[in-house]
Amino acid sequence: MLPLSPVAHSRVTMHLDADAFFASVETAKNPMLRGKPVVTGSERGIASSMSYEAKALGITRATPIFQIRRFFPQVVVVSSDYEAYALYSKRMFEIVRRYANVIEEYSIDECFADITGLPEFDKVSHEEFLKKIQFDIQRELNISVSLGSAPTKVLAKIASTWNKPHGVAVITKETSHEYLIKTLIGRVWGIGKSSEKLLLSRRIKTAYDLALEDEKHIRVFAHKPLIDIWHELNGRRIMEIGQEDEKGKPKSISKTLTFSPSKTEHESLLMELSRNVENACIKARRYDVAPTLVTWFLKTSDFKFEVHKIKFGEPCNTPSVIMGKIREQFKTLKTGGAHYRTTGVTFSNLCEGGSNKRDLFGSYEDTEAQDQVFKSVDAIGKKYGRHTVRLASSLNAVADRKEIYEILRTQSAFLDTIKKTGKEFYIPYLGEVS
DNA sequence: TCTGGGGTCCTAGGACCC
DNA sequence: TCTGGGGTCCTAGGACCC
Repeated sequence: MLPLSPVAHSRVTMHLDADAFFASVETAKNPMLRGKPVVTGSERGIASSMSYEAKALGITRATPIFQIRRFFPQVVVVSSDYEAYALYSKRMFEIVRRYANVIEEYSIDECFADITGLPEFDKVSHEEFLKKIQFDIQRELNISVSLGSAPTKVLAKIASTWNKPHGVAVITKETSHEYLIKTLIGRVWGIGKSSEKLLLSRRIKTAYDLALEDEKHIRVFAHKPLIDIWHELNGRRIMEIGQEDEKGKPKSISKTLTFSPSKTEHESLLMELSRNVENACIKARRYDVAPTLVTWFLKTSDFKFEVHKIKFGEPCNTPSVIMGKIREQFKTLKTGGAHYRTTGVTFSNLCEGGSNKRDLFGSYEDTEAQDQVFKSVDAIGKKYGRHTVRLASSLNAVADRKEIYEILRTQSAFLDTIKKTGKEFYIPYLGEVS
């Protein structure tokens, strides 16, 4: 006799999306802002996030801050506070984890979770289950979120957007067509400009039109990502919930910065690059990874890229070593006085923990001492704020130089180690340490 | 739209090998 | 020297996302 299987639940995916997240956190931090139009991003000069009150005024992402100030003096404009956003994000996901154990933190304000069987376990409907999570987050964090559940990720995305803000929607295989008919093809997660154009040219205007396509036909014109979406719209799960398997280690790390006015002098461009390299290294050390491939680029004021690559035989996340190579390559650059607006650097082929391994001939001689120095730099950064100590080569690219003499006076061991590595750091009041 | 910053995944095509 | 066929690996670049 065949064993009776327990009730086979078809799997259910939940998607949570915070409403106007950055602006919401600002309001949660400062309840005086409740009910007021709030915009974040003043430090960038364009709006990053707007409260719903601000959206109602017609303010959209990337609206210049000076315009907002001029036309809407009642709007509260604040600068971004990423540390607070990260903290609220963490707490928000902790609340979700009370209800689900398989969760993917998709971005700072969004997550997916597998909630198969969970609502029944709690003896509530899916909708009530989502509302409970929403309620907890609202009560404990004063943050409004929208949630949706569905058989697949793509459908769950549609569900969470459905009644935004503070919405809840449950899509099942039986009801999905009602949602798909009303979803324009360009609004589907994963369909960008170019796929939208392709689909519209074939008279596929809604998610429903796409879902109805015949498999043989779709394979004629669609690439894999689009075919995956087609399956998901039909309730067939293709995209798994990412299980934070690698402990969230990044696959690449990049740091870029645009400045105005544009620059022509090599030294000052090198300082910008040095700053990028240094910041990328800080991040690499935080995740305990190191790249074997470093790509750096300059972007001219007419948006032309000049891209260069450096390959390391051994993973390397020592800023001075990387900058040394960049300087070498920089010399061969024929820039002819071009104006540059952006520099950037990307670390890729990241290796686990593999920083500063000596190669066979010990070519990174001072790695032992360097390791020590960076450990101290990170420790000081943790205690007194990032970027308290900088590479001397990034000096002029640093806007605010903190006065840390007092701090360092007590860190004489740190200074001793720095001395072993040569002229690498700039410390206010002491000047370059060599 | 005169264009910020940080990521991931997929594909085509070249290099190289048998 | 030209020919055939097949496989793997790497790279550049596109597309998309928040």
